[in-house]
Amino acid sequence: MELRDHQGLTAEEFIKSYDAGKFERPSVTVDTAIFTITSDDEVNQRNLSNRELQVLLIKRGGHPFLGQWALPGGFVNPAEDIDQAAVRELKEETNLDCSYMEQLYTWGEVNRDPRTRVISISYLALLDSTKFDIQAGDDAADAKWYTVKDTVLKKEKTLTENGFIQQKWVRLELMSDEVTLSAVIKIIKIVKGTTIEYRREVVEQTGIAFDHGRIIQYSIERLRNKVDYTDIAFGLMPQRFTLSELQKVYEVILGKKLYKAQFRLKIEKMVNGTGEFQRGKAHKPAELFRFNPNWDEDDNF
Amino acid sequence: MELRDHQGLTAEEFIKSYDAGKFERPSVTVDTAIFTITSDDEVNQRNLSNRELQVLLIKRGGHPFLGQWALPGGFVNPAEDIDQAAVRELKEETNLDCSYMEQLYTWGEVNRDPRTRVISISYLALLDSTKFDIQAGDDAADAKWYTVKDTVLKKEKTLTENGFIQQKWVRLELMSDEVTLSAVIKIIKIVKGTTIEYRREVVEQTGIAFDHGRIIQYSIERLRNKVDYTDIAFGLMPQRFTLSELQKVYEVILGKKLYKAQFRLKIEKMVNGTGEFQRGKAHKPAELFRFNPNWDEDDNF
DNA sequence: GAAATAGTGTCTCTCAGACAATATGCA
DNA sequence: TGCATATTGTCTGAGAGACACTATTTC
Repeated sequence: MELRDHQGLTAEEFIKSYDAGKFERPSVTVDTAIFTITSDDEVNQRNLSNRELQVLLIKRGGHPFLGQWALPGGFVNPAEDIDQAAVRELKEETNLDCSYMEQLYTWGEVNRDPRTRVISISYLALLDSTKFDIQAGDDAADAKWYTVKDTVLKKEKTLTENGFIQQKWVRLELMSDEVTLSAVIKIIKIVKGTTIEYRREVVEQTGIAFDHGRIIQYSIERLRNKVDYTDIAFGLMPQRFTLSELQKVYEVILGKKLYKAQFRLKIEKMVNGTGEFQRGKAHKPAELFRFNPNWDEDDNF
Repeated sequence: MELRDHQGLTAEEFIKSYDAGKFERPSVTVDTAIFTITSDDEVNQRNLSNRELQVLLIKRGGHPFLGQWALPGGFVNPAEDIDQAAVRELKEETNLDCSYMEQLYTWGEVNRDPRTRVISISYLALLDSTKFDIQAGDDAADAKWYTVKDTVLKKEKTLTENGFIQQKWVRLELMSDEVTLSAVIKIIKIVKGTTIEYRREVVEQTGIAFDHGRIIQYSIERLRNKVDYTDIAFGLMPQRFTLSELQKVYEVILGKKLYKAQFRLKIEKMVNGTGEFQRGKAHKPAELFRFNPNWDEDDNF
């Protein structure tokens, strides 16, 4: 271990003399799109409760984007891992402990933040739908759940010399009891020879801060992709639930109706019956299930 | 647009007075795992050529990890997007233009770099197997292709109160004509209630710098996952190729044999025949195909 | 003709899509 | 009794897994 570099320094000497300030460094934030599903139970005795996918936003109390709505998040501290930073910011701003969290994507265009160069590491988080009480913290003037709706506005495919360009415009609508925020995101896929490239741009945005519209849109896409072949949806469920409730959650995420028989076969091995039954509803009582902690998505591990 | 914050500043005034230096910031690097597949054609007239998956590494010319091998990469400049930074570093260090590139994951543990706090945004890149001539650049003492082999050493599953912990040890071996580097990566999956968490740790590592062993291992996993349902494999193919060559590439990535008939059905719509045929081989000549640029993986767009 | 790979045919089994039939609690 | 949902059954077709057969080139 006595290797010396071209200046004759050993590794230890080098580290001691290393000046971290010699390069200009970007700021780094973590931003978390945390989702839950509304459960307006006990509202209706007869019908199945309506459910919606919701994302949590924080009203900005300072510049830039003062008064607009942003994902909970903030700057990474020097002494904490980035995953820890995401958990801490969420706790500070909303007092929530999520039931699932994964890193989503890192956004690093030069001008995505008007203050200075900011690279944002985004996270996708889920919350058990029975635990969604929020308390806005110090950093945030206000926190609120927004119902999410996304619609594909237009698709376009242009052939080029040795490939094609596909563009897709998606409208994202975020609705609370007070306001509706919206954004249009353009997703671009460029295929040139064997080179493939994806890009995601905010075309217009009202009421949403920074480039958080595209981060939310990308989160939804990830959620939708993963719900099929992982157990990610259980991050949105309470401890005990009926199969119809579970199916409804899948339907809300995927944005389409599923066939009951087929759905039950598919998730059969992921749940365990409890032997207990739902009561007080004006129809045949459904058995309560819980997540089967022994379920193994073989492929993924 | 005359909103004022609690200090009475407008957005414009705020931006002007913003001091980016008031928070301590981490360094940010981009690191790229670029893969290709060897093509030792014309070596054997009779048999199919042997193919291997290779990753490009750079020998470190300075501390830390002097003399060890690292992924090409470096610090992000203040005036460039992170994607651009990845392309630039690859060009500077190896003079390669890759045929596919996607962001992989961002690694942000506090002590992953002995110099200072460094967050690394990693990329997965692929290179057409006929264009893999490298020229080591200024920043790098040496660049070399390493044949990749990974083996699962052990799997363990421990039940806990309300879930389980799965651990998997993977040995990564990187072989060149001169040396063999190796690493053991521990992949941990923690399921607790509905909370799921993945972690990836370097258990031991010889000849590989930083935590690049786990980055390479994760890249391979991503490549393996995507090869099934995307056109990612074509990033490793030359313009024209036979279906057997393509199948061999799939087999090398997946690490298992595939059935010919079934493989051909699967990729039928992704390729176009050229009408031309391979010549000079001691067997029935194979038609040359090219990637069908109109192929559309419907789901992904 | 032998070696070696190219290219096609077919049988089975599983699983998703689609629809139908029966069961049960409460107003 | 009728509404609304729970739960189970079955038909069909697409596709993956597995194996086998024929074709064509060079040595």
